[in-house]
Amino acid sequence: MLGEPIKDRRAERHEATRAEIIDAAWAIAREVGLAAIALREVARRVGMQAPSLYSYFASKNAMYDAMFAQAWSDIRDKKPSYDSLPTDPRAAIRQVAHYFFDWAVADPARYLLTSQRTIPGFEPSPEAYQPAVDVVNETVELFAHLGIPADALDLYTALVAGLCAQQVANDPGGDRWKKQVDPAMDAFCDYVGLPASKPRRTSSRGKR
Amino acid sequence: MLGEPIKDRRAERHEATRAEIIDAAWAIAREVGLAAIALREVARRVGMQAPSLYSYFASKNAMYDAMFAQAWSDIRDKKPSYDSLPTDPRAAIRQVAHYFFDWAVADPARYLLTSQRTIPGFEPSPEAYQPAVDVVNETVELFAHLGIPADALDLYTALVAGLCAQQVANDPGGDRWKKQVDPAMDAFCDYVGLPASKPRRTSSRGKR
DNA sequence: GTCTATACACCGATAGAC
DNA sequence: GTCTATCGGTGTATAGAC
Repeated sequence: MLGEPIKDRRAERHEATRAEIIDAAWAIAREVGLAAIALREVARRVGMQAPSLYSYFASKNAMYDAMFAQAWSDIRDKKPSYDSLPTDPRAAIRQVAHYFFDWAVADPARYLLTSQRTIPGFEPSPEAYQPAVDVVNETVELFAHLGIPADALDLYTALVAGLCAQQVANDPGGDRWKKQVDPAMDAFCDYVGLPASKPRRTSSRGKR
Repeated sequence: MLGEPIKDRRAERHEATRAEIIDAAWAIAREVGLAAIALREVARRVGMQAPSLYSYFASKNAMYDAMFAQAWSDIRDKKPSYDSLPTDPRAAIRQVAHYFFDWAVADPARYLLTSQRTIPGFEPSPEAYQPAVDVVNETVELFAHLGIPADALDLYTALVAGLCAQQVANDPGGDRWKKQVDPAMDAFCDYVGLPASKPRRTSSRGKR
């Protein structure tokens, strides 16, 4: 008996092609908009005919689903860990907020897919949604570390989401709402009762 | 000389038909999603053939443009005026925020069109954008009345936008972020230095 | 001016040959 | 797994009836 091969080369190849397709789809989304992705163009860029894509994705929405999962996995795996953050809670929350903000604003199409329900008929599957849940759960853990009440989570996500939404929609390419990230986080920290940073002149900035 | 008729019945009729078309388009958007509006279906509902719509709108995006303008005009004309608001600034800002929030959440398709850049290739024209500018300007005036610094506007809009975005995207039909409207406004008022409401126990909640 | 009829190029998706 | 052929749909242009 030979047993099963350790590596399934066929499956590996399949997965690699899926990734290649997704990359092409993202590139198109950045150029013409998330909702304007044409499967024929995706296929063309990876050297296929359009129907061949259906060997890799059951539908266009299934492709969006994979893109959704990939984007959230990306931010989950790349975002700063608690260990790498400043010890001052206010500085830490600022840094995390800036990380999310910059990530979202850097790719408006990705922001629309991950954070808005903009594609008619597309709803992320539970599996695709899991990385997003992970991100939320890890944010809850971070709050615990920083001494922020867990029930302040929804207010925090609304704050970050709103800054990103306004920047992308009303000042694309600018920094009008990026400048509001620090004030927003300061207001948030005040509200949840975080002690003020040590008065080091650089920690709390500006107003009060 | 007879002069010109006081009313141009033809133009009136034209305008009425345009409004009828827009209403049909909104109805479809609510049923199937903003980006899934099909001109043939719009035409069917108003008793036309699809190409006839081009007598009223130069393109589908021109229809979106008119819808954009109509939605912002609607909120501009319906939102509570300063005179009708509670005299307590904190209660007033809460009420205004709730008004916007409820308006946005009541119609997610409308929210997407007015507050997100979600339709590829659609950018509101300056004329269509004007009512949105009006709303912002009137909010600035309100801030002046309430004693809120004008440069807090961007933080305020981000706050409201974020609450709406999270509610629509992550808890449609629920009230998870509606419950955060009051906390968010309290945090905002604290941050901009608004004096606390009179400790009347009822002053910040209820109709003052 | 308003509308119909027709046509075109494109879309997502499917069937079936190889 | 990939192809060709094709289906019913889309936005939109245009010619012409009334």
